[in-house]
Amino acid sequence: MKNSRQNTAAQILESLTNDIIQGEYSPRQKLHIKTLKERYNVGTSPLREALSQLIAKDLVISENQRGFYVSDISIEDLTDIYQARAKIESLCIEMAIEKGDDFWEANLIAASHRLNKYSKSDQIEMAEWQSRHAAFHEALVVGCMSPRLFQIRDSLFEKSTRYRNLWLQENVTNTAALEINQNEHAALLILALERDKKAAKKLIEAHIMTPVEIIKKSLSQL
Amino acid sequence: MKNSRQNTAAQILESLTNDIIQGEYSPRQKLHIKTLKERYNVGTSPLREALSQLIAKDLVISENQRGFYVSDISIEDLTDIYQARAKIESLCIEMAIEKGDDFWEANLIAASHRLNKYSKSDQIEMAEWQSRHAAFHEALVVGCMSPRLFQIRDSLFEKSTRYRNLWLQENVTNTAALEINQNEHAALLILALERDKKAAKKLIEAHIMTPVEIIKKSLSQL
DNA sequence: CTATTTTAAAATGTCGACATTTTGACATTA
DNA sequence: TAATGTCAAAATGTCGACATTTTAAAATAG
Repeated sequence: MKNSRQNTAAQILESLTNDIIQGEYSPRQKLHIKTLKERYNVGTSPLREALSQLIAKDLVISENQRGFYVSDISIEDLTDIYQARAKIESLCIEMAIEKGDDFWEANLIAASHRLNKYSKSDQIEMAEWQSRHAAFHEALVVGCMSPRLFQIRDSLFEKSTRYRNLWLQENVTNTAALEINQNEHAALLILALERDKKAAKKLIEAHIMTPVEIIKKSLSQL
Repeated sequence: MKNSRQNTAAQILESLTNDIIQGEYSPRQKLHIKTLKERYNVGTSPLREALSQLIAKDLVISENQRGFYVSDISIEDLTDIYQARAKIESLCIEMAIEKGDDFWEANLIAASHRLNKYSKSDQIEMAEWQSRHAAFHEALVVGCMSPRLFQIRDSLFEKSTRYRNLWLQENVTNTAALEINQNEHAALLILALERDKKAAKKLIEAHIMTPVEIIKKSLSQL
């Protein structure tokens, strides 16, 4: 049992990606080849291949002959990423409202229901809630039918998650905020079904930008 | 003189990227490690690192233990890429019109003038024209001030260039088409200066989508 | 003659070694 | 004391060798 259908490079890529996004490594931290080799129990080649892909994903930077570093963070970058995310999501929803059919509507209603029910349940596990939350937003945009836009959306989401995780450590479930959040989701559903592009766009952009100010404050204290 | 300030992997990445975009390798073509090593005169590691980055850029795909292949093309992908490009460019211009200042306007006018003059000159070199053309469109979007959106824009442009090059081989300078093109550029400039977001968005989307139908035909003949 | 199995050749992915470059401590000099 | 120069230790980037897997051709069986 040497390879579980995935090569070493791909495994390391997954681990490293997670570890960076989860904040296991700090921004600007040096990634020593030797240390990583020991930590993940791999040789040079697959490790460097994984790092190469992380460079392309902007999670790692490298200076020639001076090694690899975790990408730096900044308030400007945080703002830019969330702003771009908001605009892309808005764009996807606009196109989805134009193109979405009955099945899109049905799936959207179903996803909304699953999120709704869970949000009102007694004991909320964060992982499950996030899963249903993500599923709702995906059901919303999936109607736009553009693989490339989804890819862009995912990659921006990944980047924003890194910032969010730096903040989440001190952010426990805030029921008041969750309530507002939930109302916005309900409103989004209605606007989508009413095919009100303009209002839906405005709302989703605000919805995504909500955490920015809070993360900003949290970040400027580092 | 071993390294001209760039490591081997980065050099190969550049060469390979160009060769794929320029159509040196065909879609779906297998990239044999051994052949590439000989062709670019490099060892295994830097080559695989370059290939890893190309995977992240969607120009290459790999199947575990079965090697690397140039990404496939398809009419659906062509349409999706251009559609996404049109929407992103439109988004950037919208934001630029909202945020652009006097300097943005001035640079835009200058870039327009450079393109205009060259388009009317007697002898047109394609490389120079493309450079000025790209500069004009960049001057237009640069006002949106979002590094991430630029990055997305560039990456989509790179992908679309690959499709365009597959078509360009049989496409010589068509003066009639160039004239229409030039009129659209003039109109774009005016709409931008008048801050007419709606009209500018509509026009740029059509402008970008123009070549799609032609490339489609050319592609379906393969 | 077709389908399956065997087997050899080719290709991939991983490793450890090595040459080159960078780093940082120590010594030298003004 | 600050600035510069020297040198050893550490780290990076590259290479070629090797083990494993895939491929495809030949051999065997039905």
